Amino acid sequence: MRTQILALVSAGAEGDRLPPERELSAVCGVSRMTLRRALDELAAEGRIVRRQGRGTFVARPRMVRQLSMKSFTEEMRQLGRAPSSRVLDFRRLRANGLQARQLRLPVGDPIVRFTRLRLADGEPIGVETTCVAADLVPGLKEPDLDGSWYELLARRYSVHILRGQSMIEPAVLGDREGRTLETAVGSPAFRIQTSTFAASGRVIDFEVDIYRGDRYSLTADLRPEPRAH
Amino acid sequence: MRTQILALVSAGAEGDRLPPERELSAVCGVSRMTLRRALDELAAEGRIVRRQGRGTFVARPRMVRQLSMKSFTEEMRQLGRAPSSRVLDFRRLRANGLQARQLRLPVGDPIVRFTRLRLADGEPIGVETTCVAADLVPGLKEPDLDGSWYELLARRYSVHILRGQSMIEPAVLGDREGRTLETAVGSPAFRIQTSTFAASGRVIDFEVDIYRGDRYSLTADLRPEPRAH
DNA sequence: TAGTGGTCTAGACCACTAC
DNA sequence: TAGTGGTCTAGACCACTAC
Repeated sequence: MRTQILALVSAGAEGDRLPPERELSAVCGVSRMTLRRALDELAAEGRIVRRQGRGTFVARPRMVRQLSMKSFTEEMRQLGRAPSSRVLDFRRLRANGLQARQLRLPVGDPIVRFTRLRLADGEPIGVETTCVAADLVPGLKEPDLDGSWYELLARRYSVHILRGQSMIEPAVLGDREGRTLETAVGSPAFRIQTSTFAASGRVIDFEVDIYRGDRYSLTADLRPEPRAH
Repeated sequence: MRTQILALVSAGAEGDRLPPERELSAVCGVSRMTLRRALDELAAEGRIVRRQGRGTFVARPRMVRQLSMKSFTEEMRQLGRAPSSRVLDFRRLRANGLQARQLRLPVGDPIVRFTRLRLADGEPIGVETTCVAADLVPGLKEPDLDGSWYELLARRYSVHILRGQSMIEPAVLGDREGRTLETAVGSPAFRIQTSTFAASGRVIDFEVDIYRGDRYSLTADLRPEPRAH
């Protein structure tokens, strides 16, 4: 069945519509539920895109992103895509236990937390949630966040990030995330948690990012660790 | 429903068995298919493990692996786990178009390709497939491959890897991979393609690795790119 | 209103495990 | 043989789209 569907996908051009599920299941001789599991897999691989009420379409090929300190804004520009943001949430809070540990602050210290939807050419690519100590960014307001966060830190606050440490997990998109990213629930995704540091060693911010895996790859350059023996 | 099940998972210790699906679905007041989707999600997150014919169990917490040139063998030792391998496939081939491009060889040149299941404390963690030019590894035989591949290259063949480049994709485990890794189909996974290079710039090998994402995280240290302006 | 994908049900049967 | 998870079916109904 997968082979039959893949033939249709390969034959079609980007954006072409596949036959409706009820028709495909009849053609393949399986129930619709079973057919849908095969389509789930293809959607997870980024080969097809499903739009409720409209149909199932041949997908665009995926992007490749370098695993580096480059900002989303900068990276998308280099890929020739127009980056944009939509702030989904912006609030001033007092650090709870987890946030305090990550930012190396006492519990209860004021922090700013914001969540942004990141888009490339208007297509939702990821959701980034950032926590930062409030005293690092006095006067920060929601409208300031439509561009590069790292550039804003450098230009307005003279805060320069030297390095970061990331933890990367593969994830499967849940309900809410799937809706926000306009992607099928169950699609593969990256979950990247990053801490950034100034030259002084001070923690600057902590981010939790969810990126669509059907549209995205990461690359990394690896060097051997210096050997201790 | 998810909350009810999570309460059971949190209450239980590692290895505890949850109630059978038919019972859980009755308790939650949903059909078994619907309950299974919730369990699929928890399995994908690495919170539970399902064993056909035996039951559903509270899972072990996941490992963290540094994104680096360290070999699987070396890394597992540092994590205090016993690494092992099982060679699933070993053959001498003539490079097809894709392999030739990756290894920068003419099409038809002799290569060696092998696939190994990697285990930590006997638990399947990933499947690694390696391609290498045959003339780099004269006399290589299947039984040579039970330890570190990089160490073998260095010791027996005096081939020293200087750096690597990896492309990382989140994936969802397919049928065959799921069986090999003893994990549910639909679980999150990493798909990592790596090219390695000698100091001379020559390509050494090309690997495609699938790692379980429910047992594994990657970490990376990031430095800003040197700016061109 | 007709057509699409999204979710759910009740039940059947299979594969595997433990006895 | 009884109990477990794994797969599949036929059909219902919902949410959304395009007209």
